[in-house]
Amino acid sequence: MQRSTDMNKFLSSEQDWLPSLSVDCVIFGFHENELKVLLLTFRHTDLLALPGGLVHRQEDVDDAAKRILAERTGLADIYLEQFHTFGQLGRGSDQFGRKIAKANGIDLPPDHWFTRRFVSVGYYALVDFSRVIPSPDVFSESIDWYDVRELPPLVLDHSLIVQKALDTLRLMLDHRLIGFNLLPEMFTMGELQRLYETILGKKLLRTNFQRKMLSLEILERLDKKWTGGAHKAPYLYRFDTKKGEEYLNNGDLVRKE
Amino acid sequence: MQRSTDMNKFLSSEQDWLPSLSVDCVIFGFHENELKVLLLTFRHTDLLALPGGLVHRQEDVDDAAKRILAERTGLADIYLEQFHTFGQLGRGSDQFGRKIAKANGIDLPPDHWFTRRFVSVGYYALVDFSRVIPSPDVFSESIDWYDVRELPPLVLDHSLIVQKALDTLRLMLDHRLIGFNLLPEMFTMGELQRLYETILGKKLLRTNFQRKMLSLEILERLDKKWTGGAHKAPYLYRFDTKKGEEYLNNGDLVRKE
DNA sequence: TGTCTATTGTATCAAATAGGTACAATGATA
DNA sequence: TATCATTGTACCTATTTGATACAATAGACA
Repeated sequence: MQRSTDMNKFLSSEQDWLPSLSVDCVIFGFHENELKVLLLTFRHTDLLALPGGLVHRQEDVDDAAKRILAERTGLADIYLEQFHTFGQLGRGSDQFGRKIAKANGIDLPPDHWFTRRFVSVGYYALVDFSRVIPSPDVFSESIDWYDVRELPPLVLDHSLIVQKALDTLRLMLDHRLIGFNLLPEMFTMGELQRLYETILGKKLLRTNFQRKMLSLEILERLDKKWTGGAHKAPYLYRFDTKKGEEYLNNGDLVRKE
Repeated sequence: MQRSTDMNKFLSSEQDWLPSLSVDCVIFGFHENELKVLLLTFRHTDLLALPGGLVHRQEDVDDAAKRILAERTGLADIYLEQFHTFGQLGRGSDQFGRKIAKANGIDLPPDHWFTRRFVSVGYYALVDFSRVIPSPDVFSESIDWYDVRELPPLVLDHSLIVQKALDTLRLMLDHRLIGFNLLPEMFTMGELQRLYETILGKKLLRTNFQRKMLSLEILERLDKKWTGGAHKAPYLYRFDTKKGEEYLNNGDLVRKE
């Protein structure tokens, strides 16, 4: 069977990878007013995990994350940022690699490299939900979006990883103006507000939110209007990357003196 | 010679350590209105580097950082935080390990483990300058404080690591109320302000700084006064850890809903 | 002892920002 | 054409921040 061949090939590829190190990606998407993350289900189990992978011996860790992201989403040029490295002893204690292999009928020998300890570098990615085409990896039979607010239990310390990614996303939302990466190129102020409310987990006052966003002067108002419901048509906006960067540079960060 | 014995012992200790992974510590101190970092000088070279080390196979990465910190400063219970992991290919390209060994008369065989690629987890530490007793490691002949504003060139990507640590420190200074870790237990408002000004790299208005700090209600004003120059004696303050935590929890971080 | 000086603690302005309410405009629907 | 939900903006108020003023005080010095 092709799957099993791929898996065996991977399990005997120790020499390809940097030992001890892995990468895990928390891929955030926004859909129907829910903040979602992409999760894999390991084949022949009901175990859920973050998309992850290893680092080639001659590859930047950042590039490994990009590669993994591209493989799982079909997208290049995604907003991606490292947020924390998870190096606790307990995190892979129960021979996790062996369990996954076993579920696929493969008995790994004692001390097989894949059963050893891994320290994992966590990245979070912000993607336009509608552009993602999720595809599973060698170990997984499916990959799907899950609402961040009601995540089922995940393998290893992956729940902790998601939580830390979310904490970082909240902290950086305004500080780096990254929310727009979760929306399509054009969006209404209402859509942007619902995104903010979902991420921050609290309601915002519409009028003040609008004033604040416009005062930043980072949005390009498109003359076109929306065609939809029985009410006044909102403007469409586009995030102006150039103005956004200017704002961040002028802002509060003092670099050189 | 004892040194050479220690070094050889280390160089043949591959089995003790998690492969591919190292830890680097940016240890900040505050002295004479300068923000300083601890740097090592490698023996028989003029190469400067951050204190660092490897991770035992059965050791949390955080614990490894604590251990390294304790060895270099003589202090336990230091404010320590991971801030970034450095995984660029170029960062150890020029066989750095071989160069260091060579300077001490040791020729490492080709592909010796110590010459291979390492990905490094960066931590920054905030210490009370006056309590630190710096002590060099096996590879270094001295360890000293250097003003962050005028750092000499460092080995590998260590300059970048310091810069990123400093960026993180600035960003987190108010957000996590961590500045106090750089001061002795008791301090005047003036000392605190000079610390802030040094870290942020800009002047602050004295009266507003004082109002702001007092309004946080995280400082305990000690009835004692200072005895020094020809002017009104300032109060001494102590950071109230308990109130500090309350403030951070109530503040703006929304955890659970 | 009394005056001088540098610094500290606090009060008090004004300006900018954030929270909240009011209301006209408008695009479908009936 | 009237209705309705939603949008864009104006405006008022409360809070925070920026800037100035000034009294209090601990030594230095005459």
